[in-house]
Amino acid sequence: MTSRPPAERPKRIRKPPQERRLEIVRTAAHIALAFGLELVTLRRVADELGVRPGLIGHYFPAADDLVAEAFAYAAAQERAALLPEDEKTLAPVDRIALFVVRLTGGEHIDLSRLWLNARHLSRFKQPLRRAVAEQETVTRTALTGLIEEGGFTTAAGPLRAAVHLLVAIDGMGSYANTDAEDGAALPEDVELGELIIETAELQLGLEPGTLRERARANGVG
Amino acid sequence: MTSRPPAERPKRIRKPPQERRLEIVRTAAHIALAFGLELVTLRRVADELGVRPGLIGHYFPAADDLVAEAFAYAAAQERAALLPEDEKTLAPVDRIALFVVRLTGGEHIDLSRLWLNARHLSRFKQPLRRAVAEQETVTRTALTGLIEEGGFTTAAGPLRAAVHLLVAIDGMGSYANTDAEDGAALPEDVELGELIIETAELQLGLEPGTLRERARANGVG
DNA sequence: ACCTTTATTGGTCGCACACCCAATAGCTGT
DNA sequence: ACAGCTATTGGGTGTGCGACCAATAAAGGT
Repeated sequence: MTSRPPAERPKRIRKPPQERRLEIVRTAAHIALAFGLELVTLRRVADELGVRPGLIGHYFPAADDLVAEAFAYAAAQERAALLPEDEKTLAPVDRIALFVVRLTGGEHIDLSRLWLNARHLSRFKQPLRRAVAEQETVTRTALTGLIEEGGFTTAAGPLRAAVHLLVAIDGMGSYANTDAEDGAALPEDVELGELIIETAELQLGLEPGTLRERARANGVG
Repeated sequence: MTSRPPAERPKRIRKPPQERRLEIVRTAAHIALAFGLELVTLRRVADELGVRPGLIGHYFPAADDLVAEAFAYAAAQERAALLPEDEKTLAPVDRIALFVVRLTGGEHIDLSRLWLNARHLSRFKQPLRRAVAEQETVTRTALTGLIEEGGFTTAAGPLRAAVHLLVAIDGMGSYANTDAEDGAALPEDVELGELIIETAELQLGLEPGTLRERARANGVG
C-alpha cells in the first residue's frame, strides 16, 4: 500500500465559450442573490463551478464586468417573473395588480436585497452603475406603458405615477436587511407591503382594495 | 556628511482616552460620509489622524463597532441639522416643511448615500444593523410626534403617515448614486425631491405648495 | 493525420485588510 | 523624584482579493 493513486488529475472539460460564459454569469447571479454582489469574486465563482479562478478571469478580464452582468441577469429574470410575457393578454390593471402584489408578497426579499446591494455598490463600480440604470429604465418604461394603456386617472401623468410607485418600492426595499431582532425597526402593525399597495392605488386613482382583488381574481394572493 | 538626521522620531502624543476616542469616531464619520463605510478601516482612520493603526485597534478591538459608531455619529448630526432643537418653538407644519425641504434640497446627497450604504452594509455587520435600526427609530418617533402634535388629517394615523413619508425619502435616497451619464436614469423633468414633497402633502392632507411656502416663510428654499 | 487555435490550468505577485503582541514612552499620583 | 499605569508604537501573521503569465490539452480545420 505504498503507492497512492496518482493525485487524480482533474479531467479538463472544455466547453464552447458561449456556453461557459453563460454558465459563469448564471453562477455569479446565484451567488449575488444568495450572498451579495461583493462575494461575486473570481475565486468564489470558480469554486462554485469547479474550475480554476484563472478561467473566470479569462472570460472577464475585469471582475467588475462580471458583477454587473450578474446583476443584470438576475434583474432581468426578476422582471420576467413579475411582468411575464404570457400575461400580455390581461388588462393593464390586472398586470399592475399582479406586479405589485407579487412584489410585496415577501418572496422577493432577496431581490430587494440585491437591488439595494447594487444601488449602493454602483457608487464604486461604473459597469454596475450602468447596468442598474439600464434595468431601471426598462422597468420604468414597461410600467409607464401599462399605466398609459390602462387609462388611469393620474394626478400628473403616467410617468410620474410610475416613478412615484417605483420610489415607494425602492423605499420598501431599503428595509430588506432590517432584522426584527435589532430594535424592532417598525412597529409590527405597520406592514410595508400594504403601504406600497396603498400608494399604487392612490397614484392610479383606484378604490382601496382594487389591486388585491384583481390579483386574487388572477390567482395570486 | 555620512550621518543623516536620526530619522525624525514621530513625537508621541498621548491624549485622554475619551478625547482620543471621540476624535477617532469623528474622523471615521468623516471618512464614511466622503468615501463610504467600507473605507472606514483601522488603517485609513489612523492615516487620516496621523497615528498608527494599532492605536485604533486599541480603542476598537472589533472594527465593526467603529463602523457602527461612525454611522451613528453622522446620522445623529444629520438629524440635528434637519430638525434642530432650537426650532422647537415653531409650529409642527413649519418644522416638517423645513425637514422635507432641507432633505430634498440636494445638499444632503452625501447623507442619502451614507444611509444607502449603511442599509446595505448592515446585511453583513450586526453592530451596524443595530445602529441603523436605532437611528431609524429615533427619526420615526420624532416625525410621528410632530404629525400628532400638528393635528393633520391623515388617512390612517400619524405613524402610518410618518412611515409613508420616510419610505418615500428612502426611495429617493436609493437613487443617490445614480449618475446622469450612465443612461439617464430619470427623465430630467421628473424631480425626485418634488415627488417627496408631494407625498408629504398628500399624507398630511395639505394643499399642494403648502410645505414649500412654509419653508420659505422660515427662510429656507 | 497533423497543426493551429484557444480554453483551461497552476502558480506568482502585490495589495489591503483585521487581529495580535511585545516594547516604549507620556502622564499621574505620591 | 520616582513608580505604576496605559496610551501608543512597531512589527508580524494570516486571509482574500484582482491581475498577470507560461504551460498544457482539448477541439476543429485541412
